[in-house]
Amino acid sequence: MEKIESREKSTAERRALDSLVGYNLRRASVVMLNDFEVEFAEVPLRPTTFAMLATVDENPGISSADLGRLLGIKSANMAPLIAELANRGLIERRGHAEDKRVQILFLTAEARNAMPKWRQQALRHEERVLLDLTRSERATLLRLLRRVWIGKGG
Amino acid sequence: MEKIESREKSTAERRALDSLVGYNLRRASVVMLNDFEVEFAEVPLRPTTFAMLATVDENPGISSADLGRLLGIKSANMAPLIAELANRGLIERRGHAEDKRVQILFLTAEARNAMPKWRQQALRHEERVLLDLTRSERATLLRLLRRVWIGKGG
DNA sequence: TATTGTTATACTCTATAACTATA
DNA sequence: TATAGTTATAGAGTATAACAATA
Repeated sequence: MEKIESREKSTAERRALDSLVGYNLRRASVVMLNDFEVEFAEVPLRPTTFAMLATVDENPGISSADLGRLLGIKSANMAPLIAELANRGLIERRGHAEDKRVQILFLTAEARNAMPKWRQQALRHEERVLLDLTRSERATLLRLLRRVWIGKGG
Repeated sequence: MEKIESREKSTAERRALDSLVGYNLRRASVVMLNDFEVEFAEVPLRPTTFAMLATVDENPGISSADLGRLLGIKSANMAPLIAELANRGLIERRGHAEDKRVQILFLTAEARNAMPKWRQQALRHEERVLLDLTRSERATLLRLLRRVWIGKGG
């Protein structure tokens, strides 16, 4: 079937949404999420669980609460995520020596060994999506994005 | 209680995630979504429904299928959204003159009258979140974001 | 055969509320 | 009183599968 009329006018008539940062952020975010899934198709890691593992890897012994604060995840939502990664043998929970409320987190040997490969996959995924942007443009984009969210308790 | 050790090292040790565009996109997007909710607290519009109304306003007579394609929403997900806006008296569905499968969309008088105010609210919301960015920086951010998602079928 | 629009369904992310154990 | 962690629950966005009507 032929395109109907409204389709042809789209470019000229979408100005309002096009100039909204929030709308374009969401669209760009969806593209990144979709490609992340492609890259990690055989590895059962989502962006959130990858971010958790990477952060625990870089902060061994971090508490669940601090991990949640760093990543902007509420503690009620952290619990099942932590449990999932623990059940899958990727992170280990231990009690804090001084504060009995706190559980501190470590990667298992298996996860620690796999992290370099997973990090490379994440970089390959970013490289693929951002192919059209120069290094300088990517740095600019990163800097501006960080200024949007940093310090706003996302 | 005192901060535990891991918290203090965060700035130095979060390099990997900090340099991932996808992660920062998601964090920035969450900040925008949260502030959108604040701005539209008394108006029952979410980013998605606002985008739909704005697009129908600018493309009166657009079909559901084309609206979904423009906004990156699958037709299975469009159906309940369209139904919600129609039930609330904000959009009107009519049959297409030549193609009986197609339903074309229009804003009701009520929605058309309210759109200028809602658009202003959206701009006020963006202004508030992006206060720290200059006009030039906002334009750069918009341009780079569009280059991330345009043409990638988000 | 392909497209439009719909229903049903499932998963992820996010949110609030209520609870316990501890500080 | 406040914090850490958990459980239960709900809302929103996105996904696939299957379907009827039409092209």
